[in-house]
Parts: sequence; C-alpha cells; structure tokens
Amino acid sequence: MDKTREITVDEFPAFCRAHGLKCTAQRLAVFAAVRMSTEHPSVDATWAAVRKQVPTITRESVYRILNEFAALGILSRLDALPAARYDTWLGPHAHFVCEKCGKVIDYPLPDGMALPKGMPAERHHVELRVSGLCDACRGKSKLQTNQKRR
Amino acid sequence: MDKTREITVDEFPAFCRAHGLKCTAQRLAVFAAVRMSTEHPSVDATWAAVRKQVPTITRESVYRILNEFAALGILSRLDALPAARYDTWLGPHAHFVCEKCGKVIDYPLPDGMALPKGMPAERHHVELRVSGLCDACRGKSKLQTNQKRR
DNA sequence: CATCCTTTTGCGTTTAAGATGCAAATAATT
DNA sequence: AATTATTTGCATCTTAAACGCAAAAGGATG
Repeated sequence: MDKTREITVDEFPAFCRAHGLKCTAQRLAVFAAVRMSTEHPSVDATWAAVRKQVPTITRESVYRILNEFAALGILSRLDALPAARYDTWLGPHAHFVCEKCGKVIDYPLPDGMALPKGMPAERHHVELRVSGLCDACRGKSKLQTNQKRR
Repeated sequence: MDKTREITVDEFPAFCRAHGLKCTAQRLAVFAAVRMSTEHPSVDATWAAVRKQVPTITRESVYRILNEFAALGILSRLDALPAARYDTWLGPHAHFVCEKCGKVIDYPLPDGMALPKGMPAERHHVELRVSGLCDACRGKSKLQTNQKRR
C-alpha cells in the first residue's frame, strides 16, 4: 500500500477501525474539513469549518485530533507562524508560503529531485518551502510599500 | 554582490551604516551570536548567549532585532514549533529537523536542483525541510517506544 | 567636546497558540 | 440494553510573540 496516497472521506471509518480509533463525529468532520480544503487550514480555520457540522466541538478537540492525525500519518503538519497548518497531500511536494498573508500554494516537486547526501533515511515528511509574496499581495500597492523589498 | 553570501561580524558595522541602522551593542551581539552559532538558535537561545555580552538586553529587543535582520535579509527565519529559529546561511539549503528534540542540521542542496514550474520568481528563501528523528533521538530506546513509528 | 535630534531600548502589558488534567459523555462490543 | 474503554468538553495553564510608550543612547553637527 502506498503510504503517500490520500485516503478519501469514505475510507475514513475503515482507517479508524484499522488503528483502533473510535469513528466519532468530531474525527470524521475534522478529517473531511482538511481533506476537502485546498487552503492548508490552520487549527482555527479547521475549527470554523467543522463547527458548521458539529456545533459543540471545541477548539481543544480540533487541536488534539489534528495532531493525532499528523502522528498517524494521514495528514501532514506545516509548521508556520503564527500558526501551524495542515494538509492531506502526503507525497513530497513544494509549498509556496506568502510572507504577507500566509497563503500556501502547493506545487509538485520536479521529477528526479534527490535528497542531499547524508540525510537520515527514515524520513517522515519532505517539504520544499519557498517564501515570498503571493500574486495577490504583490499586486496590492499598499502592502508593497509596507513590505520591505530587496 | 552575492546576496546569499554571509557577512562576517567585522562587516556588520558597515552593513548597519549602509542600511541607516545604528550599530548598537545589542544589534552587534545578536548578529554575532547567530553568526557564530551552528545551532540555528531560537529567540531564547540567542537571548541567553547575548546576555553574556550585554547583560541588560531584554528578550523583546532580541525579538525585534532578529525579525528586523530577517526582514533585511542578513539572516533567515525558520518557522518551527514551538519557536522560530534563525540562521545566517542564506543560500538554498536543506534542513533536517528532529521531531523529538528539535535539533536542526544543515545540508547543502544537490547540484542542479530545480524549483517546480510556476513558482513565483522573486523568492526570498528556499528551504528543503525533512523531518524525522535525529541520530541521538533514534538511539534512545526510551524515546523510540514513545515515538509512534510507521 | 557639548548639543540636538532621531532611533532604539527596556519595561509593562497584551494577544494568541498550544498543551494539559479531569469529569462527563459517547462509541464499540457483548 | 448494559458495560467499558475511549474521547470529548471545560477550565486552566504555559509560553511565544507583539505592541505602546517613556527613557536612554547613537550619531551628526556646530
């Protein structure tokens, strides 16, 4: 089985059973929210989406569930400031991170991109991160003047 | 001039003059601390080192100075949890980040590694991040059992 | 070298992310 | 339907990071 393949929402209950997890409404809704989003949502963004389905869920549960999922490997965690973001694309890929608005855009890695020699073999997550200004932020003159340019 | 070249501590006063910054003892000590370290220090680690030279400096000043330096481009900021880390190696390179102890190890990028097509051109920082367990943490059996393995 | 002016620092305070402990609630199994 | 281990919600705590402002210090000028 390909560990980098994203599982679908339909497959989620079986995933829970296979890992001895209860398939709660909270877990399902959190997984579906991240799986369906293309925005690499933060905890709070995920919480906002999940509350529409499960109004009683707390932010703390979203934290716990997202980190649990990251530890189990069905989603990846992108350490970013001010807040970590989550993603279900598990294969090696590149992230463009806008320094102004925080937007994250995915790119596939070039074919045949090799890791540097000497890197530990049992890697969990490969991430090429490029930061700068996204098109929207670059277009805004007001933001441009605030942003230090080189 | 190569913008990815690290400036030396000796060159720092000239750098300040060129950018209209006052060359204060605080700025010099913060720069020297990160420049001399191979540990990718966090704000607090930098603060601890700088206090030996400038005992009165506050953590807030270290925050401000490090972020100012990152904005000016003489050091790079590595967004990591629980705290951001700073580095003076400005050229493209890879970071191995230990998921257990947070240790960061630098690797040069393989020759000819191309960026994915469509990435914004005016990039500020290219980072290949690989996470997993460092040798020290992998060697500790106690940690190994705590760590979920896949 | 003394003065002036701008920048920077230190201090107090604030916001927000993330984690934790425990009792109540709930899913899975019999 | 009852049982049991897991999970959630709630309250609380810790720490990273940022901000506003008055005091202090750097750097230029006469």
